[in-house]
Amino acid sequence: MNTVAADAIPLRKRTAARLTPLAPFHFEGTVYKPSHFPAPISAFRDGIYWQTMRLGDDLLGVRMEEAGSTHRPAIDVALYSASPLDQERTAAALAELSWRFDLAVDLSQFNRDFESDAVLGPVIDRWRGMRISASDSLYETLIIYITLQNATVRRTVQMTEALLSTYGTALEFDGQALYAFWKPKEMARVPDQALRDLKVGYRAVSILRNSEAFAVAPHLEVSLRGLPQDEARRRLLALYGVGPVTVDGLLFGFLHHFDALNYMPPWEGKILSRIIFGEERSPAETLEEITRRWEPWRALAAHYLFEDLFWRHSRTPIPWLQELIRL
DNA sequence: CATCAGGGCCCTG
DNA sequence: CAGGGCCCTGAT
Repeated sequence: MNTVAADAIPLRKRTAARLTPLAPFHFEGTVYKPSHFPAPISAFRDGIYWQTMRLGDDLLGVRMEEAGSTHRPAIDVALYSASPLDQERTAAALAELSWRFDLAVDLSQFNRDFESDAVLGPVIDRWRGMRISASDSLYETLIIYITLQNATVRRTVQMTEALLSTYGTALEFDGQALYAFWKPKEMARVPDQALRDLKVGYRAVSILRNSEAFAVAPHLEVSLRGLPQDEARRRLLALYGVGPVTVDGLLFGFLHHFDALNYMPPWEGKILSRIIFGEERSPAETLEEITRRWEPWRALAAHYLFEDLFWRHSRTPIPWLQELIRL
């Protein structure tokens, strides 16, 4: 993105590696989510995906490209860094990517159960092997969710760019200029008013309190990965500013709990009800129908429908969706 | 120009 | 557990 500062840190060292996802695997569907709002932390173009990544004290650039097929999947990975990566850090980065993009998950049950489903079947045909990806850390994902709360797309984009350009670190690698997030500890020291000046409003409190929480509990993220869903839900809800909508998003989007859809937000509800009923229905009714059809894969099913719709919209504009995105 | 509802959540009564 | 308040912005 050209909004990234010109004084970006160059990452000149390159380490090549290969990841082999469990088949079937859909590369583009996994790394590129057309429904996501644009943010200068990742990019996808001509089959190549780039993103930044914090790994301990290291700032990395990641480049991924498909090197296999749906049934014999492989990803060529290049890691960019300022100083050479040793074997240990390379392995840690690859393991982290494997987790975030859920490369080892077995979705065969989901595929089998619903490939003949009237609504979901054709979508699975198009996206077989697509993962729900979490390109960012839990802390970073939470920051994004906070900027989504009670805000329209335009405002979320504005808040994210303001935060990244002020507190992020611009990195330059493989011809890309992208921001890496700040560390929780750094953000925890920022005065409340400085954040409010970026027009994040009352979200400043959530950002600061969670930055503190993650600064003092660096292993929170990893510990949550191993917990049963209800336990992880309790721990996440204990974070300030995490309510029913955000917790669903984190449980599904970050921790890969495929049934974590217990509350239907208004905007998603409008879109999913148009897909499922062909008309707008109430969020409660829409969630009830999704539960009836696709439990215990509710969140994953909704994600497949959502991304498929936005992908089709990007090729042939869908007027009612265009109207909802503009909101 | 004023008012209002958003891609929620917290706090109070 | 219902309802008010919170930041900002574009729509009316």
